[in-house]
Amino acid sequence: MRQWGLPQPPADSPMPSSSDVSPLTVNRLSVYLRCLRRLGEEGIERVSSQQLAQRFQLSATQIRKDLARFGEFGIRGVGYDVPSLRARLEVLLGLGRLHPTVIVGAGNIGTALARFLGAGGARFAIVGLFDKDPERVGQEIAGLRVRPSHELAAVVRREQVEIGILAVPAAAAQENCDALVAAGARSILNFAPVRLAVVPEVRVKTVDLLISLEELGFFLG
Amino acid sequence: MRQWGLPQPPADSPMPSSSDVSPLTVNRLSVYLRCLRRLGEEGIERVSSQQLAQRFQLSATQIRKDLARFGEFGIRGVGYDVPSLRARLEVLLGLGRLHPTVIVGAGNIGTALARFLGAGGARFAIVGLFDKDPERVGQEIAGLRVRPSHELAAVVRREQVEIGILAVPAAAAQENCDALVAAGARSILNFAPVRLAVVPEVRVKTVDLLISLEELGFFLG
DNA sequence: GATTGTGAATAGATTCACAGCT
DNA sequence: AGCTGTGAATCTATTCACAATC
Repeated sequence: MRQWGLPQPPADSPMPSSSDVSPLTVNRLSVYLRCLRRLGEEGIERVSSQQLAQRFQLSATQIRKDLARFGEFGIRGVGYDVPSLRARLEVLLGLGRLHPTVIVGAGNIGTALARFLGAGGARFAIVGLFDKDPERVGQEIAGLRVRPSHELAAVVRREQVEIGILAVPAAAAQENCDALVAAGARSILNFAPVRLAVVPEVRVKTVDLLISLEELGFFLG
Repeated sequence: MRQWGLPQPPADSPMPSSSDVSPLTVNRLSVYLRCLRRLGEEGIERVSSQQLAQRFQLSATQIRKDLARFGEFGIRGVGYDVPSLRARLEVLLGLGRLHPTVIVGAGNIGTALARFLGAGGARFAIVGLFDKDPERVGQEIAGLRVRPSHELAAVVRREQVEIGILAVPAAAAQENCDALVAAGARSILNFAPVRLAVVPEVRVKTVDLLISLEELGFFLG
């Protein structure tokens, strides 16, 4: 009988390098991880793609395809082991280690994020919270002292920051993005309503609230 | 010479009903609108798909395809008229009229949204901000008095609310979603990290910060 | 008997290449 | 000459259907 937990690469095809996996797939992996955590909390140890799909409104085939892309995670005729699959997804998603992260902009959104990420068991370590406004500098938010923006580059370099979260007004987004990238950040999570220009090695993910609302607006007619 | 601004349906194909347009396309329309507003502010009156694409890192062909889906918006050999195209996109995206909207949850994210939407020229009228916590009820945020959650259904019904924004903890999301839908909301913008179950007529858009971060984490390896 | 993993089939989205206006 | 609008071609993603496995 085969054991759980031993990474088992797929028969012949090579492990896909992260750059040839689509963001759509990655998002789904993230969703699956959520679902597995939930099942884990409920003490459920085994689950089939069918059950996962029904419970969380997903597609069973797609779950299997997505997972099979990265190895043989399940056992035929049986299903998936919840704890071990969860652990493997966490590693896959880079959650095995802490990612040093900074938040630029201590306004409403920046504050919300600092509290949200500071609290939970998130694997993203906030090592700096910055703002340009002297009023805000020095304030304490979620256990972090707000630092002046001119210290940004130094902190990013010193702490080997990987992810920069931009929660600044649209007009300031590109310049702060440039500063982050110049100092070594490799990923940007952008809440400003602008399309950022970056070199191709840097990955940008923009979360635009107005665009989300406008999408809903369209379908309301 | 043809005039700008007169809606001109495509030659033979019928105007697509909103339900057979993909959310991907709608998001891009929203992006185009952003870009046009920006150009408008700069006093630019005419633009070609090529120019738009270069300036905002989009695909010229895709811009044309997307726009052509809804009518003949440009003039061959010339390009697009910025103000009129902007106006037409606004109508298309349902921004011609105000959408009554409520925010459920007056924590960090709810507050950030209330301020953000209360301020700008957004076409989404926040007609209510709700929270369960008696501490928060009665507080004033962005000119709105926080109301107790038990008033939610009545307000949604009375104000004909179309969009409900869920900024509550994961555990409370589904029940509040159900309340919104039962009272008549047709679209939900969900910030809670759960997959909501709804009847098919209701459109849900989930914005999940952790999933966005995990996507970046994956590509960091 | 049940369920995974996967090649083949389908559906969907993007890009190409050019006809058709201005 | 320049640019839009669009059918055809390509690329990508999802679903089907079933062989392999437990």
